[in-house]
Amino acid sequence: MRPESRQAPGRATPGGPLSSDQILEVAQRIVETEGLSALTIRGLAAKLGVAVTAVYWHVGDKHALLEGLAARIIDEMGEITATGRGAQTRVASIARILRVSLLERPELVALVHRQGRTAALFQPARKVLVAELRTAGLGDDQAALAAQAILSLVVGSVLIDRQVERQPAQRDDTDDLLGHDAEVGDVALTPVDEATIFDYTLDVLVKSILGQ
Amino acid sequence: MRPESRQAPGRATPGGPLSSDQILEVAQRIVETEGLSALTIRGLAAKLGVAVTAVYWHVGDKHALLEGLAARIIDEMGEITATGRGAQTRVASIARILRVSLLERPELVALVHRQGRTAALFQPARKVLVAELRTAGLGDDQAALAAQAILSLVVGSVLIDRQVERQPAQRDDTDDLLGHDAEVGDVALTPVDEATIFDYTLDVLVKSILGQ
DNA sequence: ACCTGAACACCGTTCAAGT
DNA sequence: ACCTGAACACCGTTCAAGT
Repeated sequence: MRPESRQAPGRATPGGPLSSDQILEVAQRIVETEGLSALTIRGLAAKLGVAVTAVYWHVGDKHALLEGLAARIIDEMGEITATGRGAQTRVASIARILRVSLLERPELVALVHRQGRTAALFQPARKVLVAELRTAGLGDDQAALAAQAILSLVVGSVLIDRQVERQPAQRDDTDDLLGHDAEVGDVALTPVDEATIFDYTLDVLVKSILGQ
Repeated sequence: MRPESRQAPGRATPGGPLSSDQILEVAQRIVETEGLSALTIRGLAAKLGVAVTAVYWHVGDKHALLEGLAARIIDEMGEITATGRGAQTRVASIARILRVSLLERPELVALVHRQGRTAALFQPARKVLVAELRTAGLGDDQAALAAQAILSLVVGSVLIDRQVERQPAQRDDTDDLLGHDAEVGDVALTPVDEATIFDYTLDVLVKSILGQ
């Protein structure tokens, strides 16, 4: 238990002093690995091998830490490129890629959302979406409106999807989904797959937007 | 500062012993008034004029408290009735009423969502939605699919709407919305109103569902 | 400029008691 | 059955210092 080694175990670059980038990096890893609730300044400082107050010096208080993390995550999510040929396919591909990339990082998306930065998180996708829609012949206002409609569909789908994951057996009330008597053996009660719903709705929406 | 009055100030019914209903009621008022982060077991006990451990005896730990609150809120939100005439109007009215009622209780919706009970919160709306769609002539599977599509649209719209409220001036990056040069004086950057987007998308979706 | 140590006010939770 | 008091381990945050 003697402090025989002066080098702290968690420090990334042992040479220079601590940087806010290092701190945010370790903080993000904590959120990804152990969840948002596991991110405490004290635990973060411990993992960095540093006193709590060092974190305060570099990134400020916990609110500032979360803001910095959100900005970092938004930056990392980066650009989205459409795939396929034809307006319908390309526009839908953007929405689908965005949805999958959000579903892959549930904890980070939750953090960004809690910080009220969801709009900023979607900004890159919105840009390519609008560009694609304008190429398809839509005017500026129509393109902006349609892009936002598609994005809100993605948001809804992602958030509902996570709900299903987190609460797998939510069958406390006996109301059935369709309003008529369910068979006794019918345990599943036609739980429509969220990806199917998303594809269906997206298809309908995009077709209508492109006037087909 | 003497304990001259034996009656605790926050107790609803001074007569009998404490009930979990009373506790949940006060807890809900705290969330509505001061926000979810202001809900602490210690503060709750203080407001009830009772020792912390009394809360534990009735409702269990904090997780159980939040579960109980979520169940209570879901129960309160209750039934939704369609208005107007014609399938298109009636189906859309359900979605619109649901959206408004969710937007009126942002803190409670956030709590339910954090507890992973969003699906249960939407169950009453889903039932009337499916009933209306079946009246309009849709089959069971189609009705379930369409209802879920409409609900995910509501979810997305509500969550984005709250984002805009909470983060009013989010203009740190200079990227414009449409992908071309923005005028210098153009501060607004065509921020499409979320209610407009919702109405537009809902209209498109419902029309497509009803096959018009 | 960068970091430590100690302290403060607050949490959730539990245990042993009381009536 | 219902409630209290005291204690524990954990938070975020700040202040006065150190180099």
